[in-house]
Amino acid sequence: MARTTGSDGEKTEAAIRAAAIDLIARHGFEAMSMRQLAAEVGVQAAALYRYFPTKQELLFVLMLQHMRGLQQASADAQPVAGTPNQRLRAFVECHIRFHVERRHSTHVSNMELRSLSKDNLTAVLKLRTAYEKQLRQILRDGTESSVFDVEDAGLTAMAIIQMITGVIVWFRPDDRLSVEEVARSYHTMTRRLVGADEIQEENHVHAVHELRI
Amino acid sequence: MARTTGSDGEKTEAAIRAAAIDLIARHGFEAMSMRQLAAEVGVQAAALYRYFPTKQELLFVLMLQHMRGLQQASADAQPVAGTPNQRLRAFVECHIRFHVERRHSTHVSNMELRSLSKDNLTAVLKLRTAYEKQLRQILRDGTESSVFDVEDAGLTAMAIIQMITGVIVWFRPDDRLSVEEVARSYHTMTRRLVGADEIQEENHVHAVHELRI
DNA sequence: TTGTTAATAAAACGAACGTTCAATTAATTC
DNA sequence: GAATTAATTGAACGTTCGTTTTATTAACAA
Repeated sequence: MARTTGSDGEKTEAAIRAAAIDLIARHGFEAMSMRQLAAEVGVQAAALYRYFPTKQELLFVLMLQHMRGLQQASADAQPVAGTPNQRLRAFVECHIRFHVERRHSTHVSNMELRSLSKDNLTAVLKLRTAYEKQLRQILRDGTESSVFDVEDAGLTAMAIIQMITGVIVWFRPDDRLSVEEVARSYHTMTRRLVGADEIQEENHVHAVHELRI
Repeated sequence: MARTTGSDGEKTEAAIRAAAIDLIARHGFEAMSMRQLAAEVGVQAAALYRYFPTKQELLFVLMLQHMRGLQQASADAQPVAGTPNQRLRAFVECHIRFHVERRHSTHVSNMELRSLSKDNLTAVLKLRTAYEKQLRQILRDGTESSVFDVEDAGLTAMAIIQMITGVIVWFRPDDRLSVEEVARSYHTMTRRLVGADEIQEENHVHAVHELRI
């Protein structure tokens, strides 16, 4: 046999990406074989190489896609000229929503960094660092204008990111809590963590809330 | 060749464990081959099977060792009849010290869960859950006696654990901050996160401090 | 309809994998 | 010093890996 009826390059590539994210998230990149991936897509292993030259390149593409999506979502969620409190809220809640909605993709991007080649790792880390820089800037701005009380912006940013990314470790879509409830809870904890001014905070929450609805 | 001069079973086993932790942490369990591990130890691959019947069993033993060490360290650090604030401080600082001092071992235990067989995973998760239960209890006790203000003890416990375990992702021993400084910073953030009473807290910090020196 | 291109199958490549087995030597015991 | 046990080697097992090559068919354009 050869080309099958109804075969379509775009659909096949999309199916490969989706199946790869699923398999890598569940079993790990090294543990997933190209034959296993091909079987999941419903195709022979050789067909995968029409779309991705190597297994390594496939992983790299998936991670780039994830990081760009995160950057985009974050940029879209940020208020144009928000206060530090508004920006922090937007960052935290967007981060949690994005990661919960793309659990598998997030798992791949967080757990498989060591499977990247040196150059590809550098490229992905560059995007990641740029993303994290946003949070550091929010913390610094808030501290400067005295709405936050943060000792070390770098350390605090890392602590917050670890905390809010960790949601995907325990959260399941059919949990007793909804994504929105979780996002709100984590935002509350984050606010406390940065020593956000309580009264000012309430105003900001409402302001942002109104903007969103 | 066969048995080498100066060969000693106990030393070889210890060397295998140490090398395995190092290699798995750096490259991942699936990516580490038994031949690679053997080479690191300075031995042939077949020799490994004198100490561990399978690669899977090796991983399992390493994780059990890690979890038991963590349980022990945590138990040793807990004050016999401490206040929630004292217990929280002991838990957080002990956790950070332990994880920073055993970065590689922690990496293995956190990242390679999916490489465990079903039964082995169950056993390791049981230990992990028991450990996390301690923190939930501290949060509940503190909330009950109104020294903490925690909405959801389960969710907050997970958030704290993710945050304080995340230290190993960015912390390096030769960093600008010492382990003790980091532990203190994270404890401060944790206190804020659980809404710990400020004045009472100061007293507790000093009390614990005096106990320790 | 014919020629071209896109998409895939089928088979094969050498290399590496976890693991086993028999042989061999060092250390220990009697 | 002989017998036994502990520790290890070296070679081999069958399997699976990522990848390449070649042939074959579907879809499409002229």
